Amino acid sequence: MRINKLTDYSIILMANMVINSEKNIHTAKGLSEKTEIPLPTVTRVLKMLSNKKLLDSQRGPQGGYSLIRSSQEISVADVIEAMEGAISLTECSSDDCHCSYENICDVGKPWQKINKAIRKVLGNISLDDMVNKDENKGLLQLTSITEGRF
Amino acid sequence: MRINKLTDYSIILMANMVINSEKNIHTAKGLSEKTEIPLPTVTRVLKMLSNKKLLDSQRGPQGGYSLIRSSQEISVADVIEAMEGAISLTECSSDDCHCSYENICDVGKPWQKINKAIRKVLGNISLDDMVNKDENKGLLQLTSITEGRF
DNA sequence: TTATATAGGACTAATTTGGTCCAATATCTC
DNA sequence: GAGATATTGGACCAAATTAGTCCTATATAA
Repeated sequence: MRINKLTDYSIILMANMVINSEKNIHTAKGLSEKTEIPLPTVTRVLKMLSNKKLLDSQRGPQGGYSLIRSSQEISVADVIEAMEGAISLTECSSDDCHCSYENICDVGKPWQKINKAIRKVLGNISLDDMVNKDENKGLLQLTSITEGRF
Repeated sequence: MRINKLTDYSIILMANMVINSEKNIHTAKGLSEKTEIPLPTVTRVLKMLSNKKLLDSQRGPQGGYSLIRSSQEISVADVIEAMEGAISLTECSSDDCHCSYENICDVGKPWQKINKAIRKVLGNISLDDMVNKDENKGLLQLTSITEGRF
């Protein structure tokens, strides 16, 4: 039950862009040095995020990548979905599941609700939340879940 | 971001034990037939669940497996943890992370909170919730998350 | 024109996972 | 006590996924 390593890198890289937001454009090379993630891997991740429209890209000298929206408006769920597709703990939990077990499967519907809830949790955490040392909006909401008052 | 297939099977198998709770002991062979999961795989999963003390086992004729607690008292989180270890979306989010990126990693603490929240969500869903057609306790709580009133 | 940077895609190595099988042990029943 | 039934433990292989690298092409600023 892990996100892919490349997805993990995505969050780290985008968080790094937020931290160094005095620059508004960031090169793969620069991000690789900051994060110590190997350059070929960084370029691959950034390309994927750019394809999925979470990053803007600019070629040529002075080029690089930048967040397409503000760090408050990009959620962890957005990044996971960009890198891995729909958030779902089981293979068979899209709204219209037609796997071979369908007719004898009793747990499909509950899984759909679980996935929706987890999607919601991750959708409430922004890149900004991942970076700010202070407890802020998104993370405070998590606390209310953790303490069982939901 | 998927649970393992074997974990998926675990839930299906245990849910099946709940559905057929007129029996209080279930053989691997019987469960394999009911669920259409191949017998060698079923035996492997049940062995793991038994080792992790989620199932009781009884050898010999009339033997088989049974839930160690009531279906209301076994959560989806229990099953996932039994099969995969601690629930964590990232490799590096145990309380004391000492990975090589530690000193330059900014997102560790937020991940820990996210994991805790997800653990809580899954801990509130019981095997009983996975089986009952009617909306009941655990799943209703999910709805309150999904609708954003947490 | 040249240097810089992304774009696209192919390729390989490593790891994980799923699935199977076998020999051993326990236990119920006759 | 013999035999059938069922779990136990562990080894093993095949398949799939993932991570990581590399090369060539294209765009663009100076």
